[in-house]
Amino acid sequence: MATEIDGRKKKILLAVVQNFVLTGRPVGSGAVAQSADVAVSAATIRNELSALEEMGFLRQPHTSAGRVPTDVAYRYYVDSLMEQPRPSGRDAEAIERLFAAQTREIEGLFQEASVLLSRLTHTTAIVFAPFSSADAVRHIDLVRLSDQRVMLIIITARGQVGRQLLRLSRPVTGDTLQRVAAFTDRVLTGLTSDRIDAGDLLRRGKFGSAGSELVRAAAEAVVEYMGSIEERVFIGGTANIVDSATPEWAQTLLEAMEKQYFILDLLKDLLHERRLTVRIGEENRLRELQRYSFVGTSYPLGHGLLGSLGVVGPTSMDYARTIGMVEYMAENLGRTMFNPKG
Amino acid sequence: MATEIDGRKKKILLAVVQNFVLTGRPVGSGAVAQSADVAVSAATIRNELSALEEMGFLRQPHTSAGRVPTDVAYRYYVDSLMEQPRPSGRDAEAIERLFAAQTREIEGLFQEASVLLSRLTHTTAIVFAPFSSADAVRHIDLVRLSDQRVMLIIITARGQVGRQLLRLSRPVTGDTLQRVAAFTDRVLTGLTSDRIDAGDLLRRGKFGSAGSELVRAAAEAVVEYMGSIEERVFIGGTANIVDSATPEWAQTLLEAMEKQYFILDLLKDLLHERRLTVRIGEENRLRELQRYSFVGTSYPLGHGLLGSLGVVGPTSMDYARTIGMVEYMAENLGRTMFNPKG
DNA sequence: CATTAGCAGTCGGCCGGCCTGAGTGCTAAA
DNA sequence: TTTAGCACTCAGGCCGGCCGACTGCTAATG
Repeated sequence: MATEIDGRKKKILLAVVQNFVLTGRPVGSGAVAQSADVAVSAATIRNELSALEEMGFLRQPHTSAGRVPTDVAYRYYVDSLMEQPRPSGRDAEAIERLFAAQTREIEGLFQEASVLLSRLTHTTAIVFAPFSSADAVRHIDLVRLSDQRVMLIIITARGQVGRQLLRLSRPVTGDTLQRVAAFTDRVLTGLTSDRIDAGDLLRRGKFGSAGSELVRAAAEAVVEYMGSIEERVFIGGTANIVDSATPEWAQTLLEAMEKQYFILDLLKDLLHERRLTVRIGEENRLRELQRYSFVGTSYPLGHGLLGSLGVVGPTSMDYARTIGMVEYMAENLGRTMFNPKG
Repeated sequence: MATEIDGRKKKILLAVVQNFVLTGRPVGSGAVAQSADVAVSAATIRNELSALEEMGFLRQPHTSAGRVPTDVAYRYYVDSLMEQPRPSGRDAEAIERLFAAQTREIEGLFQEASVLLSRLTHTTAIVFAPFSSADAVRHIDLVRLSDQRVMLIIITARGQVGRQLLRLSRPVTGDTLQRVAAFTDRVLTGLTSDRIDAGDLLRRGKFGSAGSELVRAAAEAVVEYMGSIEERVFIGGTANIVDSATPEWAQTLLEAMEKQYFILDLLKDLLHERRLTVRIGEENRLRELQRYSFVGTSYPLGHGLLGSLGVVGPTSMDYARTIGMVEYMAENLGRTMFNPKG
């Protein structure tokens, strides 16, 4: 029993993986004999397949069926077998076109990036943009919604924007609102959240009882916002989940995708290192993902921050193509949001 | 052949609809005899069922099966048969809890509203918030991303916030950026988009070539943003699509849900009138929706604007419960975003 | 001694027939 | 007009047989 994986086994394994990715059906010795560039008979290939099965690379759905690659085989394929192409001309062009405009609305750009990536790879794409608000206040604004409702708008030094709804226990006049807005903007601008103190603010400005309540509420909302990390997630191509698995798995995954913690757990590892990550089947920590594969990487957002993006698809996806696409998208997105060289 | 729908037929039709909504399987004369409060035998009910079928309210999947309600039956049920309950204690409470907090991040509130609504109704919920930016500028800010990339932040008088990415053909210094930011903020504040003119701006402020380019780009981006309507859509419970239909329909609907125009077409009618709308099966204009039903209404956003929200579910949904839920959610959301009485 | 042809064996998928049970429509009596 | 009774229909589950794809084993081969 061969325990080393020699050249011929490599070729055969490669053929099995490629064939299965293409057709989705178990591949038999005959098919391998045709497609692999090894000049041996089907019988010999059967022996090799049998050996590869014993080594854990292949699996038979049932006795008289062909072979299906295991997670281990995909892992080996990704690490040692595949050649990774740059995205083809059309695909690269589609991505570049997305980033070509001179002026661009930010949310829309991220959303379209996720949709495009999903379409190009026939998977579900996730673009994750964490914006740390732990930063200095740059501008504060208050907008009146009704007598007792006020919207607070915060802009941070790095350009994050937050909107909080404030509810007051008594009505506040437009005049008071304006004075409080001007006051908080003047006093809080330049401060980081640890240096904001509602009590201190109330001592420095004099307002009526309604005004004071507003000052306090505003200060608290600012501190709350600055202490949080705004995490925007853009998901595209959820429909692709449905035909990559049985309805039950699809439903489980769809449900999970709506959960913040799930996306976080999926993408947070990537935020620490700028490196492509492939997690195949059971390599995924998240149970809902263990029937799928994940391909992701990170991209620079500026201010030393990293965002991350990736796709979720069937374990039998075309890894080479998908990886190329994910990397190219990350490159372009990073270059658009942040370009150290200008 | 009876062509009028008399009292007994009403009771029987009601029983069929309720039974089918509950079990999902065709209901036969026996089941109706048990559940409807009519004291007649199954044989009589068979005659009535047959009549109701001829009138277009019922359908037989095959000869020896029970009856299934048609879209017409659901329509009649919604219009004349059902009694609409207020949401039950627990459900009402769950909704109220969502709106209880004194301070609330706005995007998060909408997102959670859609998720909660979908969970309570076992459907897919959509919350649509159109924010018209056709308004006056309240504040302009410029944030430097890199030498040639700048983020423009606009706040409008109504509290809308837009972020646009500007790409410049030559580097701009931090100093110039600050001067341009202060200048545009001062000059543009209070203006509506029709009164903003890049050429005029350039005449009123003197900047180097890079600065001038920035002024022009900023002015154009402001005009562009103010001319657009920012439409935020929050979708919750997409997973519920999967088990309410076959995989193919589910996939089609999921795909459609990601399209902006689809959501728009679905919800824009509601923006003109404050009224509950129910569209059953083929009553829907959108082809992708003709196997589903839609229940939606609008809610006030303040400043005379209306938003809308609704759910998409199987035609055999529990209309009474769903309608109650949608209305209660709209009521609460409207009261939170905008309360004329304070 | 690796390779190969040949062959028997396995097993999923498909087709047709059979049976069951739920539910119908019709008819004749109340 | 209502009802009991009865013959009829048909989807769905079950069984058995056939087909075809593919395997593992064995014996022959260069």
